[in-house]
Amino acid sequence: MSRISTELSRKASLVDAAIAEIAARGSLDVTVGRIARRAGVSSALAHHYFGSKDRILIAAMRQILRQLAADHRQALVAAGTPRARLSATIRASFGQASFQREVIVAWLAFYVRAQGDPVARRLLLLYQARLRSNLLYALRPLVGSDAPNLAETLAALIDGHFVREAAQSGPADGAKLIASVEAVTDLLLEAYA
Amino acid sequence: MSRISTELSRKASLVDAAIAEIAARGSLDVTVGRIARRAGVSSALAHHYFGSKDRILIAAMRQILRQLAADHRQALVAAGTPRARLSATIRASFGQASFQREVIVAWLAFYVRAQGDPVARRLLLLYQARLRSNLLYALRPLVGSDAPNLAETLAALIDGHFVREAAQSGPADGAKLIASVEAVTDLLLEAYA
DNA sequence: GCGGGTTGATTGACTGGTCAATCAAGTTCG
DNA sequence: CGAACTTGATTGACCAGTCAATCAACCCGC
Repeated sequence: MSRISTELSRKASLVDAAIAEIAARGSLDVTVGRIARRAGVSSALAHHYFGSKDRILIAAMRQILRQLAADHRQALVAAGTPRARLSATIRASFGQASFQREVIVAWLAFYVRAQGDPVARRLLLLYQARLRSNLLYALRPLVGSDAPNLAETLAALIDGHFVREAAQSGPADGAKLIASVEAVTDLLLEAYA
Repeated sequence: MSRISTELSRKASLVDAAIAEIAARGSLDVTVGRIARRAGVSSALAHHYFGSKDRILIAAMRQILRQLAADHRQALVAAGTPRARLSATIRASFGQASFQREVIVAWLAFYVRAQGDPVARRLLLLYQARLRSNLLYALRPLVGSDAPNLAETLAALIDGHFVREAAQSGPADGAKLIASVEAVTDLLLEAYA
């Protein structure tokens, strides 16, 4: 194995292990030792690569948000009309890649961490700003000056379904939620158009 | 001071201190020592009364949910019509007593804890069931068989605004959110009636 | 092509600190 | 007095982070 890729692949598997461990434990209360063991390395190596536990956790958060962003981007490329952009954003939020228990639980845990960790807060606000921006861009041509209020409502609806899913026991059923949010969106557009 | 009431008042002030400490720290990662110090007693006393740290935290969660339930009950007594019941539920969710940073942050932290703690999960599901039941009871006369779907949507909207508030920096502005949710409710009712 | 030196990868053992929980002793009040 | 109350001190467990040492791959001058 080439030297250069060693560090990157080790870091990647440690981040994956961190996300898995967070999901398994249901909170950010995980130890470096457990993350490292899950990744098949020693805890010392995790420190060697990341410097501190916090950096591992932040890297995990970045990874999750990057995944969410990629999903959104991919869904948006095929959307021609503003209404289609709305659908794409909704579909991406509850899509298979993002809307799985592992990600939802970790996301929720980071929400709590953002209370006291400036870096986590910044990342979280970035996610919110991106979601809001996507919604606004699609809503503006449809409802004009009502766009900000509608964007706030849709964002809350999406986040609310997300967080409620975290409390359910069964597997996540994104399709049903997509249909529900789409229906509400249609009603809101009809009323504000 | 009477001996009998000593235990109750000590317990109450420890629970209050726990909630305050959770809010100050932004997570459930608090120590018995800090809770006890905030309440003006030794950590040993906290253990004496509650037996374990977990019991203190669960008591704090119960206290918060009890507060939420009391707010809802109080708002509902004056509601004569189904639509008024909906308004009461919305108003109670974002009312001053429930919708303050301290409670929101603690509530979010408990959401995470419910992932791994069966007792916390049970309490959280109780809250969700109560909210859902309130909404259903008010919606059934208004929209009939669409009530479950609408209840799910409104619950997600409420929880979503809650959780998004936790990420904001400024003080919580419940009035604006009440107006927003009320407007959406009117639209949904009009469409499904 | 090869041997010695350099560099990164990896580990086990250790440290310093924190914290929940316990205990035994002291205090207060009926 | 004696029972409930309260505390400081202690214990045992856990964990993040450090360190010295080993190991494997690559480089380079000969």
